[in-house]
Amino acid sequence: MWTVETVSHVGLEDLDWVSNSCTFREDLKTKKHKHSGPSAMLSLKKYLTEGLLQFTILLSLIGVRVDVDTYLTSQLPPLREIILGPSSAYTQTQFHNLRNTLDGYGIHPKSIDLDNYFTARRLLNQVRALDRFQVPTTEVNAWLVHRDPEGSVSGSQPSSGLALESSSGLQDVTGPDNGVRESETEQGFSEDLEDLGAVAPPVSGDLTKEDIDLIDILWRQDIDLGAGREIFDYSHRQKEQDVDKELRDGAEQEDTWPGEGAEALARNLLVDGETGESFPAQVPGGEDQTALSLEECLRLLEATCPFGENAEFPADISSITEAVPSESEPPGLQNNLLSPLLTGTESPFDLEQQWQDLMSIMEMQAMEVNTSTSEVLYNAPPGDPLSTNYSLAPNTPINQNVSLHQASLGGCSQDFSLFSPEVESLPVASSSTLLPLVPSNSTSLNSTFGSTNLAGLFFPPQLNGTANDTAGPELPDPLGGLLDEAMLDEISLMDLAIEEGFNPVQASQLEEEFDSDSGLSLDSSHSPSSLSSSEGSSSSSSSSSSSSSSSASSSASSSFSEEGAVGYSSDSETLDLEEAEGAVGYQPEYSKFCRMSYQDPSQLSCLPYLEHVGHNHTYNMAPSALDSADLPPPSTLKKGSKEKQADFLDKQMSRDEHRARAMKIPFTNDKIINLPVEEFNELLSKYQLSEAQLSLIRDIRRRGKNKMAAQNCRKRKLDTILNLERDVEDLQRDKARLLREKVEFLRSLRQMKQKVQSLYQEVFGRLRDENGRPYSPSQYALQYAGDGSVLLIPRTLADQQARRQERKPKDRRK
DNA sequence: GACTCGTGTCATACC
DNA sequence: GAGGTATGACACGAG
Repeated sequence: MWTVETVSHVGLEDLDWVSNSCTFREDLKTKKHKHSGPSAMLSLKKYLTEGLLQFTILLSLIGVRVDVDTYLTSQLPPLREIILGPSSAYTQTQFHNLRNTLDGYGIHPKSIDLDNYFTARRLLNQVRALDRFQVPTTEVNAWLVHRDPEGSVSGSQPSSGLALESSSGLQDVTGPDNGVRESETEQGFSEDLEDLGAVAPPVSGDLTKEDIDLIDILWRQDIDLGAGREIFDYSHRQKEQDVDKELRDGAEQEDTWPGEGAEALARNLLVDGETGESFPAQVPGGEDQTALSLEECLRLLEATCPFGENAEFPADISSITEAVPSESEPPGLQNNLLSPLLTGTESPFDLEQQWQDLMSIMEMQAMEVNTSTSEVLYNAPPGDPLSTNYSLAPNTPINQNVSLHQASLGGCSQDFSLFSPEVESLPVASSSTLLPLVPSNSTSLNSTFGSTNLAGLFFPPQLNGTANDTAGPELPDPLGGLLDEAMLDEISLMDLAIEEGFNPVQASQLEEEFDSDSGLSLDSSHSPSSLSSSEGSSSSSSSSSSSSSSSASSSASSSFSEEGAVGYSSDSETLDLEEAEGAVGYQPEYSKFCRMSYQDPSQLSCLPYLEHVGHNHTYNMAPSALDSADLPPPSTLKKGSKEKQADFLDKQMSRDEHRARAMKIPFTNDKIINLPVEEFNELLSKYQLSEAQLSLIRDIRRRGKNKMAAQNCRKRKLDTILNLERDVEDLQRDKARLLREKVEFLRSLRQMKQKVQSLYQEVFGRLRDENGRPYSPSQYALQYAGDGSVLLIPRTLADQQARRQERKPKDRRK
């Protein structure tokens, strides 16, 4: 249902097209009656153009919704089909949709408030875009401007109706972009509005004479911009395409936008050879390159729209990739074709960037990484010095020769952020352009940016050729070598943890946990074997019997190196007990705990980690002795506590103690073991000992010392393991930190390359030869000289130099 | 009953 | 060479 509301969407210019197209279609239908009844047809046209349509225009201007089809379907095909052909995908115009929104309605495109309005809209879009990945919407802008060679303006004046009827003199001149105009940024759009003199209907209901006059004047401005009749000729257009291919890059950057716009429109229009009137090309026809490309755009729209609307990835990515126009198409045309796919600030290059962003995100998702990770990864952080250092002063002069189309070039959308006062107004979405610079699909960027030595900074040489197409093999990312999958995994995980999955508190906790010496050692500290160092130290000060078990229990602690070696030490309590008991030799290592447990089992129960410490290494004792070593019943303890206790202690002695007792060694095993050699020798000299006694004493001393040594050895071994674990954790921490730093560096490097790329494109785009024509990126390239100057050299030379530079590192590696 | 762990002991190497 | 230390290997008990 084609309604006036829809008409109002496409604006007053579109209404011109409506009227013209309608006239043309009517001509087609009434052509057979043309000769028989020209007057009748003329009256019908006049009725349509001057009567109904203009009345509809007026109604639309005042916001009245009128269904035009209801007036026309009886005699004419639907206006939608008349205007747009079978494909009606190009009906909506974002700009006008915006104007029809609540906050956008009522703003005249010539109004000063329009900038504010678009600024507000842009900022709002930025805010809304913060939490999602932006994908171009499917809205298509159609800008059509009627132009009359005689200077008469159609629409509001009766003469326009006559002009419409004049088949020879009538020329339909659209806006700059062949009727399917890209959805530009609101900012750029407002500028374009002013530049193009495009007029949108004043929406206020009071359409005064002054308003109509203003419209008239503005249309005259459009007409004054003038376009030749020949540009609408299809054959002429075909001839031009060849020449265009060579001159496009330069011609588009020249200040010849009116011709360009008309030419662009001409590509989208077919000319009736008989009447000379132009009409929109039938998209499904496929004979027109533009129509084909538009179909591709449609496919691309269909492919990208679901993702943008429902956050779903296209089912077949390759289809989208194929849908992206290849470089084989004329860059200008390509831009024109790409542009409808873009919303907001997206230029063709932005689309490519977004596409790469999409691909990278998918890759990151494949690595279980959130998509926003890549956004964070590639988006310049606020206040990033890199993004600010490269910004030029707001008053940086802009070459007026830079054509409007250049502004629609991929890289130029970023250039605006660098060379225009719109730096601060660059939408956040454009930050997505800080994506991998290696384009999987060649776009106008390559055709204009081309292969240069400087370009080689950003693109592999294979891509720099202008003849490259999208079907080329995937080119290596110059940064790819720096980031292998494993690193990306770790980076991603870290970013995920740091930037995504954890809030600052959690991140700090994670960091603390990561920085702590816990981890595996935490378990050991909780293990019974990891008795506190105090326990170990206390045990070391205890008797030899206790030191064994206690030092063993403290072997897991990391304080070994601080405590030093564990040795036997005299335990006064034990010695006293031994002296009281008249025992000879040193106590078994576990006997102290065993006594403690027997004396007060609750003490041991309070120390569950000591449960398995007190081993009874009495396997050398006779089985009968072992049997008798069982716990005595409490009743027996009551009867003869001292005797029973002595028996119990006797049973708990080690075999060396038993041997010492059996051999009647006159001193304790503790002394035997722990006394220095000199004192030990003195001690031995004091007593008359047999060889068997001396041998036993030496064995006791040897075994005792070896036991301590074994304990220390195990302690050291465990401590070594713990230290190794700690070292591993430290190394992992360092590695993670280095990876984070590497990501930061890569991000900075990418940003710098982006800036250099923009600068390159800007500089190259401004260069003009002696004839004032821009240099072709396919033939020339910029190159940095050693002294810092920039030289314009032939591309072939630049490519050769680039190859040489590539070979040098390889040779060095060899 | 197999297994693990802690411990003591031996043999050996080294200082 | 003796003494001390370190360590691997083994055995044993306990869980």
